Amino acid sequence: MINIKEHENLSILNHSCAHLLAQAVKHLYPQAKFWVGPVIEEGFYYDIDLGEEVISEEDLPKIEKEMKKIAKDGKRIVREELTKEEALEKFKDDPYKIDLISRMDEENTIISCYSQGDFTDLCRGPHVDTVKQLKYFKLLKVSGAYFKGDAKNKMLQRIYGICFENEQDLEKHLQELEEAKERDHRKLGKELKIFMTHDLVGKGMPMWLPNGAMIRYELEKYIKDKEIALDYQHVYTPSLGSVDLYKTSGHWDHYKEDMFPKMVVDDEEFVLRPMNCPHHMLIYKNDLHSYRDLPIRIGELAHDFRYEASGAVCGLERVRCMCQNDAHIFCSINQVGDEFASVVKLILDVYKDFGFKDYSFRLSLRGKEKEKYFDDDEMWDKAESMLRKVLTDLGLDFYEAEDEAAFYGPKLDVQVKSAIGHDVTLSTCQLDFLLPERFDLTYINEEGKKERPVVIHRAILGTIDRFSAFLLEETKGALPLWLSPVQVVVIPVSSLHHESYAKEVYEKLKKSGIRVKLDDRNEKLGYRLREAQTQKIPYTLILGDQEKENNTVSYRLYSKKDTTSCLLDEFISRVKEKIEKKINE
RNA sequence: GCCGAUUUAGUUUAGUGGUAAAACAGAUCCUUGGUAAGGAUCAGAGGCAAGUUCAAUUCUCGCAAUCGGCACCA
Repeated sequence: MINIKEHENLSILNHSCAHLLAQAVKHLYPQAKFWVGPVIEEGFYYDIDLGEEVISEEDLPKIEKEMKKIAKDGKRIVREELTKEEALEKFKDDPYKIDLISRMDEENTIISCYSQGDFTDLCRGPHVDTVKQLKYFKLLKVSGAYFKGDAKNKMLQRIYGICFENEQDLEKHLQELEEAKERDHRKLGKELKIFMTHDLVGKGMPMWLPNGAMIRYELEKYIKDKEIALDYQHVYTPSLGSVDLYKTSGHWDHYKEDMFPKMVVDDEEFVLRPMNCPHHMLIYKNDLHSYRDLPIRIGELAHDFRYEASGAVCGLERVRCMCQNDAHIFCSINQVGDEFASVVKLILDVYKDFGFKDYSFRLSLRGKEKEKYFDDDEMWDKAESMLRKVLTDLGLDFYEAEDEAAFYGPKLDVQVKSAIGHDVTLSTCQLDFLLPERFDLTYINEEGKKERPVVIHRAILGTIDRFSAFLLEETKGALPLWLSPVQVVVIPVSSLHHESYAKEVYEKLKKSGIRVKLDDRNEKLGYRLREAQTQKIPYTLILGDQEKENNTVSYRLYSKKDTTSCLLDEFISRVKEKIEKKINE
C-alpha cells in the first residue's frame, strides 16, 4: 500500500486537502477550532475541537460535499509571512494556534500562514496553488484523539482522509483497503475455523479451534526444536507468582495496573503472571554458576496474562491471555555481542523459513519521562550504546525510536504491519542490567570472584498468538504445507468408490503421518472440490476408477487448475518430503 | 480506559412498534456424479438486563461483546 509521506507531490496534495477539510468543517460547524492537520502514511488527518458537537461517520459525506464545493470555486492558496508578534495578534482568538505559536522558540522566527478564500491557517507549507487541484479525495474515518497525544488532556475529534492526483489512484487505494479487510486474520480465522471468542469467556481471550491448535502445535514444535539445537534449555514454570516475586523484579511498581488483580488466599497474595522473567531469574539462581557455564539460555513457551486496555484488544494480535516464545540468556558482558548476534541470526533464519520480507528493525531507546524507566542514567547509557554498537557491528539496517524501551533496558524490536495497518512488534531482543541486580544473580569468574551476569530477554515468534495472526495475513490463509491443519483432502469421484480405494488411500496417508481428510459426502465432485479450495487445503486428491485400476492418485494443488497423476507411493513420499523440508510444491 | 459506531439462525446479510425474510452451512430424501455450488423437504435467530408502551427485535437507559481510531503495549 502506498505511503503518502514518501511522495513529495502527494504529501503536498494531502496537506492541502487537510486545509480544505478544515475549511469545510468551519463552514458547517462555525464554532470549530483547529489543532493540527498533518500528513501521515495513509493520507492526512485534522484534529478539531467542535465544542459539544459530535461528528460521526454519517457526517463525512456532508463534509466531503462541502469540500468539493469549495474546491470547485477554485480559490487560490496564498502564503503570508508574519513575525511572531503579528501571528499572535492575527490568531489571538484561537487558543490552539496561540499554543502553537508560543511554542516556536526564537523571537524573530518568520511564521507563515496560508489563506484560501474565507479560511486562513497557520502552516509551514508548502501547498498546491489552488484548491481546484484537490479533486480526488475521500474522508475515511473519524475518531477521538487526545489533545497533544496525552490521555490526561481533553479529546479532540480527528477526521482522516486521503487525496490522490487522479481518479484511478484513488480507486486503486480504496480497493486495496477492501482487499486488506479480506486478509484480516480475524476474518480468515473465522472462515478457516482457526479461533473463536465468546463473551462468556471474556474479552481478549480467544479459544483455539482444532485447526488453529494444529497450527500452533507445529509452530511450537518448530521453534522449540530450533532453540534446543542452539543449546537453549526449556523449562516449565507456573502461570502464577506471588506478588513479592514481582515486587522483587520491579514489575509490580511499573505494571500493577496492567496486571489482573491480585488473588488473596489465606495470607498469601498471587497474581497471574504478566511475563516470565522473574521465574527464569530464580531458575538461574537455583545453581551456582561458573563463567565456564555461560551463556546459559533458559527458554519456555509460557502463558502470560495482561489486563490489556479494552480498546487495545484485537483478534489474536493483542490479547489478554497469550503464549510467549520466551527465553532469557544469562551471559558475561563480553558475550553480549555474540549472543545478540546469534539471536538476530535466529530471527532472520525464522523469517526466511516463513518467507517474511516486509519487516524492519527498531532500536527502542528510553524516553524523557523519568518515572517510566528504571532510574540509573549510567546503566542506560551503557546499555544503549552497547546495543547500538552491536547492531552497527552486525551491519543491521535499523532505525532508532525514543520512548519505546522496556523499563529495565533498551531493546531491538522487529516491527511488521498487519493487514489493516497496525504497526506491531513481532520479535524482540532486550538488554537488561537491572534484573540481575534485583535478583542478585552471580557467577564465579576466572579469579574465583562473584560477578554479575547480563540478561538478554528475547522472543523470536514473539507471542504464538500474534505470530499466527501475522502468518495468516501474510499467507492470506493459504498456509504452507507443513503448517496446514489439513494437508490433503481425499475426494472419491462417487460413493461407489468410498469403501474401497479412497478409503485405502486415506488410511495409507494417515499412517504415513500426513494430515488427511476423507470427503466422502454424498455431494457432487465439483461441490467438494470447491470446498477444498475455499478451505485452502494444499492437496486435493481425486480418486475414481482410473486411479483405482492403476494404483495412482490424481491431485490438484491449492489455487491451481491442473491435475497431476502419479503412483500412490510416489505421492506419499513426495508429500512427506515437502513436509519434512517445510517447502511447498 | 477515552471518542464514535455496531450486535438478527452455525455464517453472511434483509426488514419491522403488532413476535422476522433470505442465501450459504446442517439434517432427511432423490441424484452415482471426473475438476469451484444438482434438486426437493425439514429444522434453526433479534447479546444480556431494565424502562416507556395495550404491544419492543425495533424507542430509551445500563451492562457485555465486536469494529474504527486515540491513549497504552514488560
